Amino acid sequence: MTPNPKTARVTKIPDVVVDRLPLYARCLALLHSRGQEVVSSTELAKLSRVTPAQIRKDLSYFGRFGKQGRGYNVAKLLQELWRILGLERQWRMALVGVGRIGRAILEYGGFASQGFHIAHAFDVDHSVVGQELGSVTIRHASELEQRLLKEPVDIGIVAVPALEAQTVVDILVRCGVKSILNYAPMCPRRPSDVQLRQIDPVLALQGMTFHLKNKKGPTKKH
Amino acid sequence: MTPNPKTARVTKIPDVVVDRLPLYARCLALLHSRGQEVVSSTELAKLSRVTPAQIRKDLSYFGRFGKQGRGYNVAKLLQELWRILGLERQWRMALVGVGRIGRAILEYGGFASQGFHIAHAFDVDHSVVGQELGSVTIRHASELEQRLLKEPVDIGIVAVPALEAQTVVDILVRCGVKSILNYAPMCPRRPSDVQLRQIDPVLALQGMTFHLKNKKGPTKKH
DNA sequence: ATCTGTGAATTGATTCACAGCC
DNA sequence: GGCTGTGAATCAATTCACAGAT
Repeated sequence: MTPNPKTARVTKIPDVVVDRLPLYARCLALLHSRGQEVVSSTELAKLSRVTPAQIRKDLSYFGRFGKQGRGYNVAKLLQELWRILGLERQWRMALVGVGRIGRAILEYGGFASQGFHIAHAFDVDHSVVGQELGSVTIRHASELEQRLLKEPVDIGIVAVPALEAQTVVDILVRCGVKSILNYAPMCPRRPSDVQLRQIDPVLALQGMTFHLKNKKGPTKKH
Repeated sequence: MTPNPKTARVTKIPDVVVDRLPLYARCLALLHSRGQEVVSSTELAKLSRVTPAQIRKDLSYFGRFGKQGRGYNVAKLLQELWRILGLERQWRMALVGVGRIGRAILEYGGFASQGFHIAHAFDVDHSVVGQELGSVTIRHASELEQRLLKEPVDIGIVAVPALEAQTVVDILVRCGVKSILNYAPMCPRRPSDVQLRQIDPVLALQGMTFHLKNKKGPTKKH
């Protein structure tokens, strides 16, 4: 747990920095698709809504990618970020829960196109088991553990009701999954070496109403 | 912009504090449904995965809700949080984009049950316009502005492709919408008084692969 | 004995500001 | 003249630690 100087090259990169890199990568991809070759931190700041100084400092954790007086080469920086984030390879995922959300995920092309491949899908509902959706055949949830041990994945997607989510997370963890994307409206227990990201639109809405509630709301008389 | 002592009762509550309140509320609701009457910051901490000191400090921005030596009355604190967050009333929302994600949102009961009512839904695709889904009839996107001016909403949900999202946000802003939940994978420009929350699973995944990439991944041979 | 509420201390993140390079 | 990379300075968030209440 103590930082090993042999391994820890740059002391330890704050999570909040890592979490901004994908955003930069997305902005760079946009610029790249437009054929732009060079970008300054100021310009990237306008696109990403992060300050120029923040961008430069974030990048400086990983190396020196820019040219003074000029800026960053778009293609080069994009590739570096992909390398840093581990986006050059494909990642295998298992989806658990094929209800409304799970189905939207399976049919959504946006994961696969970014290198996130859904390798398995599971549900408890026998009426959907056997169906082929997106790239996979839905299997019964009872096969989850066995199947993942034989054909492991890197990432688990949890899209089951809140009450079942903890059970699912426990199984995923037992199968060696180290990253979980959770759509269930609850915060599951897990070992500290397991990454977890929450997709929780209701919490997001509830955070916004606080700011809304004292305004002379747009809800005029109808 | 300078804090007006008449208005600003407590100087200004950090966003990061406000954003934790919904989580506390959810945990309290769970305890309440189990019939628990009193909870300590330590116990709430275990449920919410926030430290006890943090919880106490967060709550102290808004008042003194606990009893020393005893803890917090679950029902009372829950009600206070609802009041603070503005969750005692219903909120009206408009959904723009009824593709895969939009459809999942419309059919999802989780918004309505928390007081977030979808009052309108819009899409450009004539083949879905006129369909009745969830609680509403889908209308053509060209009617968006006119309709929102007549029957305003508090919150806009953007579930259109990235390229159209900015246009939609601009319209919503013109119609007086002050809070936007954005599912499009891009960060739209908007005035600073407009709240925006991003639902972006791909960014979440990309943030996790950074931590994954150096592990001897669970993806064993073949 | 237990647990809140809160200033003070600490830790962490962001911004500043400028030397150095193109 | 313009822009990066970065230590130093500032600002913000979290944790500590304890007085005071039950």
